[in-house]
Amino acid sequence: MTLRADLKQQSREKILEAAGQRLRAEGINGAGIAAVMADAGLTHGAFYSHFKNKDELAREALTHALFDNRNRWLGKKQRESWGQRLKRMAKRYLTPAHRKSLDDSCALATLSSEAGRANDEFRQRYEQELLKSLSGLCESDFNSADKRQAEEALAFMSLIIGSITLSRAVHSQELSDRLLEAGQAAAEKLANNNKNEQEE
Amino acid sequence: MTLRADLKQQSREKILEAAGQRLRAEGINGAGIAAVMADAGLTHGAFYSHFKNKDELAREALTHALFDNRNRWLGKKQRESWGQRLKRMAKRYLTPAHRKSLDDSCALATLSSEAGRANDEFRQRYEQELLKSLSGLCESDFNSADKRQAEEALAFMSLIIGSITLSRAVHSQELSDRLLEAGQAAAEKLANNNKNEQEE
DNA sequence: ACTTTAATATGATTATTATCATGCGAGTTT
DNA sequence: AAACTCGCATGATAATAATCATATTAAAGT
Repeated sequence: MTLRADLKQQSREKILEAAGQRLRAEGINGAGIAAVMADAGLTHGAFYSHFKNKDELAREALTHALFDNRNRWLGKKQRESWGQRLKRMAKRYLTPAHRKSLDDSCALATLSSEAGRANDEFRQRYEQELLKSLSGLCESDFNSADKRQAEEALAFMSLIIGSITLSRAVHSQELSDRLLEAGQAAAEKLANNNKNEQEE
Repeated sequence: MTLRADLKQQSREKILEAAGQRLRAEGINGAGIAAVMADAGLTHGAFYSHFKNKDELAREALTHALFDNRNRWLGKKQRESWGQRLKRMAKRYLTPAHRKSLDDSCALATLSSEAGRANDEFRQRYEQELLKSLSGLCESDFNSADKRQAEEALAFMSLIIGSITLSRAVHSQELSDRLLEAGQAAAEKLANNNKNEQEE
């Protein structure tokens, strides 16, 4: 039971990859089964030997879409102040390139408002993924981070997700660019200078 | 041509009201014509004597949904520092009540991520509405606001829209509450204390 | 009063989509 | 090698939804 299982695993990967792209580019509704399967080089009938239904696919695709990408935004942890860290992350996240490449972007942002209307299972998964990102952001784990830093991390995520989302929602490029820049400028301000960070 | 036109106007209002609610509660796709018309007490056939198509309805419903509500969040302009103003607005916007009442909430937030995938016309309208809100937020008009305040206003909108959106997207109430509180706490920090606001 | 107009209702059409049923054929097992 | 499994393809089904065609009826114009 090797070749067979391996091929199936490969198919599953392809489906998840395709679903992850559709999910981000067209939303939960846009990630239709037939379209996803076609992208994956398969036909719709094969779907149900991989996933129970569309909802399950959406959840798995969400996780899959965030798996690689998280590190792309977070990068390696460096020795830097908390404020510098927030600034650096925002600079990396709030770029025209990220704004543009919808199907390869941060799924937490592209699905943010839809997630609020999704069912419990999906929101549970969304939360789980958000917590992973928060842990990557904080100096320690999110749960064990000090209270103040955890709070600032939450506001930071809201800020950058809000910024990139709005930058996509508007029509004029000028306003869109300003939203990205404003988000970057604001990010640093969120850090409380209470600890060891008076390095102006 | 009075009674007739008046009745039609009333119907249009009812349709827009219903569409505005569906739009916010279920998204652009969720605001189906049959459902909206039923909510409005009409049948689907009557739709096309009011609107060209579903897209036009979505745009008009967006504007309609924001017309009353904007003042609900902005309130009267008071004599207060810019920082205080941001704090007060955030406190008003980031509440459990607002989070919960989806169909009566701020449409800029509920549609934020979907708008990024919408067509040009819709994004244009979204931008127009966002600008109106920004003008209500700034001390003067958004366009004539000083550069720094305008930038802070943009970040502020990103922050509060991101906060309420994420608070809806997660599953646990505890995390959701923390997101609202973190957004409130962060709002004040965005204001630059350069002018006349050292009132701590 | 009679005709015309137009808002609404009913019904039809077409497209899309999720899911299921069935069959095939390449691996896998015995 | 024969029997069997199961991933995949094809086709069917049923539900939903946007849009259009036609009918009805009450208001508006003459």
